[in-house]
Parts: sequence; C-alpha cells; structure tokens
Amino acid sequence: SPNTNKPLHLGHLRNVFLGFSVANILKANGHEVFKTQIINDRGIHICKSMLAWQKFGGGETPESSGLKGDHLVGKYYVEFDKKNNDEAKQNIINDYLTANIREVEGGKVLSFTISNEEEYDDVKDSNQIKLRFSNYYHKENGVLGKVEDDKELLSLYKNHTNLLKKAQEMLLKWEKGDEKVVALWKKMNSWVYEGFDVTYKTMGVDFDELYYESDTYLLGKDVVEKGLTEGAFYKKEDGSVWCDLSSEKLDDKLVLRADGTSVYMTQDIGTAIERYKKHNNLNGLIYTVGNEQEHHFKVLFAILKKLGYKWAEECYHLSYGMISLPEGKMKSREGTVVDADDLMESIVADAKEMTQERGHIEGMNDEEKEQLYSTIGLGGLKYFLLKVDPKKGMVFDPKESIDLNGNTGPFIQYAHARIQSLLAKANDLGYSKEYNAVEINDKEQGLIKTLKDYPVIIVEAGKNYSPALLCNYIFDLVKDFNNFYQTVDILREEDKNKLAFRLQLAETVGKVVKSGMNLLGVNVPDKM
RNA sequence: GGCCUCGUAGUUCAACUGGAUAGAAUAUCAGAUUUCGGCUCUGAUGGUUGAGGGUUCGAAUCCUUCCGGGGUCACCA
Repeated sequence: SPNTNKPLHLGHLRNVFLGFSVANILKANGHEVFKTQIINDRGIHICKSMLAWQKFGGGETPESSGLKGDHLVGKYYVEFDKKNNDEAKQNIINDYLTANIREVEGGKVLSFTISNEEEYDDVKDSNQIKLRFSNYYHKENGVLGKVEDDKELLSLYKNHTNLLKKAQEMLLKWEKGDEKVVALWKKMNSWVYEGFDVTYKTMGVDFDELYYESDTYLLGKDVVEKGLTEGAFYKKEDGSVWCDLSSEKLDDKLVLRADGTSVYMTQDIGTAIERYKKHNNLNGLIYTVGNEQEHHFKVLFAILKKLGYKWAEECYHLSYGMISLPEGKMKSREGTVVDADDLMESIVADAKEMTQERGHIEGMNDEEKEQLYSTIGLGGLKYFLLKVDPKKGMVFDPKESIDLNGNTGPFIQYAHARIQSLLAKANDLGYSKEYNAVEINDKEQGLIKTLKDYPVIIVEAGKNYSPALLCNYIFDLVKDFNNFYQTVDILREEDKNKLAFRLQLAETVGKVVKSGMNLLGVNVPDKM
C-alpha cells in the first residue's frame, strides 16, 4: 500500500516482488489469488505536497517539467519539508532573540522565558524548549548554536509552523469536499498514478484489484456501531470508542475519535470485512506489509476476532524486514531513500555493460538486446531481494545482484541459457532424446534426486510464504547441474542411448529452472 | 522504561522448524590453465553460532540473565 505523495522506493520493490512471488507460489499450489493493492491516497502527507505545489510550484506539470508524475509530486513533498524546516528554524531564532534571559550566575542560566511561550502551551515539553535555549546560551556564550544539530528542538517547532497549519486546514477542506481542494487532489493523484503505472510496468507486475483509501476511509464506522451494541467496544466519556484487548495482552485501541472521525485502524477493519464480502469463500487475507507494522496487524486481527469474525484466524501479516545499503554500515545517515525507478534504470544499464563485454548477443536486433538487458538486470534485482528470508532485514548490494558468479539471478539465467544452447546444438546434430533403460552414474542420480524435490519445495514455499526456499533450491539445482555438465560428456558421449538420456536430463533441469524462476517473477533467456 | 525481533566464517546469507562433523556464495591465499595480475577450473584457510547459565540422549534452534543492533508502544497513516 503505497502513499501517493512520493515515488516508490527500494522497500516497495521488496514488498511488491515478495507479494507477487508468494501469489505465484500459492497459485502453483492450486489456490486462486487476488492480487490487491490498497492505495493511501488521502491524508496530511498528500496535502503537504499539494500545498507546496500550490505555493511554490508555479504551475509546473509533468508535461512542462518532463518529470515523471510521481517524481514531481515527490519533489514538492520534499519542498514542503524544506520550507517547513526553514520556518521552524526561523521561529527558533525569533524566540531566542526575544527571549528574556534573567540572571546568569556562575555561568548558569537561572531563569529563562520565551516571549511567545503561550503558543507552545499544548506541547508537553515546553520546559524542554527553555532548557534547550539555556543550553545554547551556555554553550555558545550567548550566540545561538546550530539549529540543525538539535533534532528534538527542531521537531518540536516543526509541528507548530504556519505552513503545517495550512496543510491541516487543507485536509479539513478536503474532508468537507471543498471543490478546489478536491480538484487539485485529483489532478496531482492522477500524475502519481501515471508515474506508478510506468514503474509497475518496468517491474513487470500488475494488480487484480485496487482499493483507494479515499473510498474506504469511512468504511468501518458502521462496524463500530455494531461492536458497541454487541459489547466488543466501549465508549469513553468524551465520546471516543475503544476496544479492550487485555484478553490478548494488548493495550486498548482507539477505533473512533471523540469527534466521530475514523482512524487508520477503523478503515482497516472495514476494508477487511469488505474484502470478505466481495469474495465468497475466501480462505484468507495475506497482508504484505513491512515489519514496523507488526503491532498494528496484531491489533487488527485481535479486534476482528473480538467482533466475532471467525476468518480473523485466517488473516496473516506477511511481514518483511527493512533493506539497508552496504554504505549503511559506514554510519551513513538513515533516510537515504533509493528511488525504485533510478535503481532499476541503473541496474539495467549495468547489466547492459556487462553483457556487451562478455555476452553472446551477436545476431540479436536492438529490441531483443534491450529486452535481454532488462531481463538480466531486473531478474538479478528480483532474485537478490527474494533469496533472503522475508522476515529478516537484509543488505542490498546492487553490484553483487547482477554478478554472473555466486548465488545470483544472472548465474541461474546463464546456466539456463547454456542448457538451451546445448539442446539447440544437439538438435542441429540430429540427436534423439528418446532412450531406453540406461545405467546412470552418481552425478546423474544426484541430479535426479534434486529434481524430484521440486514439488516438495513448492509446497514448503507456499506453507511458509517464502520464495527464499525456492531460490535456494534453484541455486542448488543449478550448482548440481553445472557439476554434472563439467564432469560428464554429453554431446561427445559415444553411447547414443546415454546421450539421449543426458539430453533429456538437461532439458528437464532447464524446464524446472524456468518454471521455478517464473514463480519468482524472473524470466530466463535462451541466450545471453 | 514495557513489549516484539535479530545477533552464525572477513562479508552476504543457509541450516529440512530439536538431530549426526553448522553449510554455500563472496573475499583472501596457493596451485593449474593461458593472448591476460582481469576469464575458467581445482584446492586450502577461515566458527567456542554475541557472552554466561539451564532444560536432555542431543541446542544455532527451547528457557533464563546480561551485552549489542533494529522495531514498536498516536485521537499519524
């Protein structure tokens, strides 16, 4: 479930590739699957983009700027943050300059007042602001220190800027259906969707169903009513509605605000019920969402259970860990977001360079070549993101992902291409693949054994929602085959019966590799 | 601070859910091969599974106490 205020990033790639691969594996296990995307198209974050575009955009559009729609909207989200930061910093300085410093004794500030302190009365830690100022005063001998260095002070101020107030006002207007705001919202979201479409096309994925939170955010309200009368929920004095989850050893959860508006949880409750209504005989819902939301889904499933929905037991949070970059180890700052489009583009470019150096691409036309580069680049990317246990965090190394050696997609693709060219050659030479009873050696026996495991692995991967099991299996199979290929003669074998058997064996390995990789969403070329 | 989660060769990951001597890949080193210090092949080095204690025939896996990393505890989504 992406937000519509900025482009997709590396985390989304893991999310979507994981979800799609699991969907494929479940299908291979005989299930019918509806691939669903829930788009978060409303809320304060989109208003931030909208406001920044309105104020600073000068009417810029994807057409006029040449930017992809989602990147354009993302640009203004960043712009909002920047301007908001500037205002917060300025406010700090203003406060400091007008602050009334009382007595200084022994180098310590005894008393400190900020002129417009009352503005921050609702901030729990307004004392903290004073304290911070005194620190600055003390540290810098009366000169204000670097504001950027103090995250806490800055984040306190950032929540009280005029700019943010305006964004909040915009959200209220949106909820009231203000025509101008809604029109702007529609326009900018449509830019984002056009951008997403391009990204998803590059990724090679498509969805069966889409839910927009602007449609569903009111959903769960009637369920709250029902829950109240049935005693699953209770109402506090201020009118807010809560769910007591002490039986599940969880804290009470708010499901409806005092003003009667819904929260994230409310709409998730509503949407889950809606999806069960829409499809008869659903066997379960699988939420592919990052592990930072584990608590949220624990609570969601507990509430659904409390509401008496038996199928709550069938809901599963397929949670995955965060991706970090190799540089991240070198104390690099967090927040280095890797843009999905940029990443895919550069990885395909790397694959191109690598293939042009070493590949067998003579005789291909330009279109076929480009196709091949993207198959290798994106295949490597997908495989790399899927080969690690989804639950765990991982380190992503772009260079390693398209390496022709090691546990990588291209390594497997390369083996497949080699098999195909072997079979083509055998075909040219007129060799048959029909064979009679044949004596086999250790290598061949081992290979057959591994091949036999394929159906078992698919079942296991389905049960565990883990494409990683499949990845490891394919890698092992390919290693086995390479070993066989190097030590056993195939085309040079004199015994034509054995030769036929070995061709058959190679062909079967090729089929399994292709089938398995396709379940991961990775194509395997015949030549590379 | 409470709760959750992770910690495995230098590095990135496995380990059939409690089973035999903890495996790959990569890096490093040494050989072989050769138009090649770059490609390919073979081999070697590399681990007290973060530390201590416990449970049992048997623990990377379960329990416990520390240490360290991440996440989460919103009338945000």
